[in-house]
Amino acid sequence: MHLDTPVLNAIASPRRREILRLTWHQERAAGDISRAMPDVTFGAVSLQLRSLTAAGLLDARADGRQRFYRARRTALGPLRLTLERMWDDALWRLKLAAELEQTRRGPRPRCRPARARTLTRKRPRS
Amino acid sequence: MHLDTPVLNAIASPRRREILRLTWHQERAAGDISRAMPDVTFGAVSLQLRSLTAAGLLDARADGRQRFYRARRTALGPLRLTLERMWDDALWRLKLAAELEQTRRGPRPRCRPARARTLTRKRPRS
DNA sequence: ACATTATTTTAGTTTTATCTAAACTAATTA
DNA sequence: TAATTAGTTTAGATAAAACTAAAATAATGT
Repeated sequence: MHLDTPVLNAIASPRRREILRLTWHQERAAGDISRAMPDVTFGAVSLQLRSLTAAGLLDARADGRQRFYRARRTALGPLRLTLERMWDDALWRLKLAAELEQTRRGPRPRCRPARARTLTRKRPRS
Repeated sequence: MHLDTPVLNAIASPRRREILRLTWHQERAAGDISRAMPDVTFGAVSLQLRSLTAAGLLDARADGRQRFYRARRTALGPLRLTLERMWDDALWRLKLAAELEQTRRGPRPRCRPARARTLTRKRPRS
């Protein structure tokens, strides 16, 4: 079993663990995952999806304009059961929720996320 | 079994994993550990010893002017066997050595470590 | 008392991670 | 073809981590 530094790093982050939890039993579209984490932007979620995929912990599948992600459960080796047990534990869910708020990095949002901006294209696509 | 974020974070770092390996089967003095990691200063090692102790992954014992550290093997739960297997694997040892050089953070040393400076005390200890 | 040895702590620097905002890409719909 | 929808990517900001150099602490020699 592997468990190299990228994998260990991926699961050390509560944010990425939450994504793994969401995609554990069923695949989910990126937007679906993003909607489940309203405290960060879609862009931030997309980056985490990328790093999890790069670490081999997520499988990605495109369908139309959606991209579906699903946890690669076998890639977690001996941690698989540990994580599953943590997610079944109500106390742990509370702990994770608290961590997700406390361990934020990067700039805090100045205003509301402000999505759904109508955007008239500025430049032609070269 | 616990495996909370501080613990996962601790073992995600190759540097800290190396300290755990060194103190896995026998306790070792801080200086002994530092000498086994010549690419960083004693101060850097001391800080990592502190964070590992804070995460509950090391036990510390003072004897004279030395401080002995020893891995708390049980604190690693299901990762215990995984780490042990990794350390017994010659290929993994090479991989770790490579990572320790590549994944350096912080400022690179400008000159040789320059230890053993004779230092006449500047200020009285108030 | 002073020097030495072992280690920790502090202050400051550099690197990396995580984020936002906005631009971009691509598929779909009107 | 233009607008909408879903998602990624980029540039820039800020926080945290990992380090160094030097000072501080504390036990032990001399």
